[in-house]
Amino acid sequence: MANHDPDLTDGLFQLSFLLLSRLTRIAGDHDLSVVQVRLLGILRDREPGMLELARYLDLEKSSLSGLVDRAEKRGLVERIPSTDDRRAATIRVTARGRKLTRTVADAVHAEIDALAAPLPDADRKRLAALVWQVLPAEKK
Amino acid sequence: MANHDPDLTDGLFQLSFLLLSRLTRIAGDHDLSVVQVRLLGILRDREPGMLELARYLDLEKSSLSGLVDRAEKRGLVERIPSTDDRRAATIRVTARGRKLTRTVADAVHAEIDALAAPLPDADRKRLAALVWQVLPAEKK
DNA sequence: TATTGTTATACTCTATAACTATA
DNA sequence: TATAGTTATAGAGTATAACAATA
Repeated sequence: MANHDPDLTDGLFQLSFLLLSRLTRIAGDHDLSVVQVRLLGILRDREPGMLELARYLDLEKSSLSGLVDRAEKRGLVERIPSTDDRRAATIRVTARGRKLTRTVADAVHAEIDALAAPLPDADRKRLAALVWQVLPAEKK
Repeated sequence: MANHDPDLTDGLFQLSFLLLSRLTRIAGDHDLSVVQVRLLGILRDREPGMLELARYLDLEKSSLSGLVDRAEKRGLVERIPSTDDRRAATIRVTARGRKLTRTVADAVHAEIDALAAPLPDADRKRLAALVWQVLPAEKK
C-alpha cells in the first residue's frame, strides 16, 4: 500500500507535466498559449528589451519577434521605442494585458490550491519550502 | 534572508519550467523533442493503440499521426497492425528506441539528482513523498 | 452507425541565417 | 565592427474538419 521510496525524478516530472497540462488548459480558455502566459508573467514587474526578454524565456531573439507580434496584435503588450538608442525598444504590458494576466494567475492559483488541498496545512508548507530550496538562487 | 511562507504555486511552476528546460536540452542533445521523449517513456512498458496513446499524451488522435510518423521514420517506434481489427494498430518501441530511451532517462536522472543533491537525504525523501501525495491516483 | 486511424489545412512556436539600422 | 531587432525560411507540434476503411 505504502509507496516505499518513490522516485523523486519521476514524481517531479509527473507533477510538472500535470501542472503544465492544467496551465495549458487555463491559458487556452483565454486563447493564450503557455509561452504567452509566461511572457505576460515576466512583464508583470519588468519592462525589458527584446534581448532581455529572450534571455528570460530562454529563446532566440528571432523567436521573440513573432511572439511579441502576436501579443501586440491582441493589444496585450506594446513596443515602446527607446529614447536613447534608436535601434532598441522595451516591451510593456498594456492595461488589457495586465487584466488578463491577473485573471489567468488567479485561475492557476485556484487550480493548484485545489490540487494541494488534500495535504495537511503543515505538509503544504513543507512542500513549498522544499521546492524553493531546490530552485537555484537566480530563480528566487 | 529567510523566505517566509514562500508561495506553493509559484514555486511549483518555477520548478516545472526549470525541469522542462533541462529536459528540453537533454532531449535536444539526442535530436528529440520533449513530446517524443514522453512518447518513448510511455512505450517503455506498453504497446498501446493510437487512441490510447492520444489519451496518455492528452493529444488529439490526428496529432498522434505525425508524431508517430516522425518517430517511425527515425526507427524509434513501429506500427504493428492488429490481427483482429484491421483498422487498428499498436505502437511498439524498437530496440533502437529503447536504447535511446534509456540513455535519455539516465541523463535526466543524473541531472535531477544533481539538482536535488544540496538537500539532506531526509529532505529529499520527504520531497519525493510529498510530490507523490499531490499526484492524483491515476498518475501513480 | 460507430470506431480507428489518416489526411488536409491552418496556426503557434522555434531555430538558423541573412538582413537593416543604429551605435 | 558590434549590437538591437526583424525577416525569410523551414520544421515540429497542435487542433479542427473531412475522410477511408473496417466493425
